[in-house]
Amino acid sequence: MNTTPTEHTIAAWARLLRVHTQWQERVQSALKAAELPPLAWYDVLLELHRKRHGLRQYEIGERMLLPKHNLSRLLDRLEKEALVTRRASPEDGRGNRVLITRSGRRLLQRMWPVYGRVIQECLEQRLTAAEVTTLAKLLDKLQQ
Amino acid sequence: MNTTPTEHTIAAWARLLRVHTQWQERVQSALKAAELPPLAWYDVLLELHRKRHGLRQYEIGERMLLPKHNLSRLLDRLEKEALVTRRASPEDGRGNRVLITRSGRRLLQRMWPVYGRVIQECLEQRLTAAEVTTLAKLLDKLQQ
DNA sequence: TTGTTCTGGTTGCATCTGCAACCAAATGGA
DNA sequence: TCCATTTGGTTGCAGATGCAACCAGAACAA
Repeated sequence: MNTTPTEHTIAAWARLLRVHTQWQERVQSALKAAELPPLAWYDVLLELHRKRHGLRQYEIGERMLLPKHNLSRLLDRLEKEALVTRRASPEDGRGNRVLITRSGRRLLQRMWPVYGRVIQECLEQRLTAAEVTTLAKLLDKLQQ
Repeated sequence: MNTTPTEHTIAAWARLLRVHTQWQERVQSALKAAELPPLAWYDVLLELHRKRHGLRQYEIGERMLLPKHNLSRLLDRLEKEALVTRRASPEDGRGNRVLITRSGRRLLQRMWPVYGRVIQECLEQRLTAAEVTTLAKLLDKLQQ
């Protein structure tokens, strides 16, 4: 194997990084403009919203690729705003089960339009449907 | 226009975010394992390496999509390690011109193999050359 | 010229992240 | 059983980031 990536590889790499920061910036500033909390809150709430019986902290961490100590404090903030609740886990005495609250769901509903709009502007409106599919397939091969 | 992105769009969006965090994690941990500084240092040094006469701070900021206050302190750290120097800009009394030092270039050379290797593992080895090109083209359409 | 506005850069403060140490419960031998 | 190891989660501290305020020089208008 060659010792260094090809020029094309480097170009693709760099562009992905750049696109990501641009997206990130667009999302966060749109949320802020709407006086909504940061994107990470949305991600947690969405994961929880899908699971009627909540999730263990480590499960959220795995899904979000977030280190546990980081997640622990993120949940502190969410809990302080009464968007989630932590209750002792029945199946494991160490852990706890995290549930979304009613106002957590409400916040989710308020955030989605803002977030979704940015997704449309940054992605959907710039590619054809076929291109989006191709992109998704390629990114899928890069995962994990 | 519809009020919410299609499912495919959302899938592509989510995958890009995920791929990005995975890459980020891989790079940073590889650098750390090799006792090298974080990726941002590499980016700054690389930009400077390309310009014989250095760059203004705001130019670096534009290229890296980094807010100025953030860059200001990043350069503080680099300067403290003698990897760059700031000198008063001749063309603008407010600003300064940032130059890479000799040991800055040396560091760049030590970081590249580690970084490049991750790029190969995460991207080059997972896609064919044609796929890489397709990906780069699609990402290019998403830029700016 | 003079005053206003804009731009490049820095700094103080609050928030967030990463790291390492820690605690307690669970797991897995011997 | 008992002890060592692993796992889920929290916390203290240091480093990094975001935000707003600030300063000085540049640009521009009257």
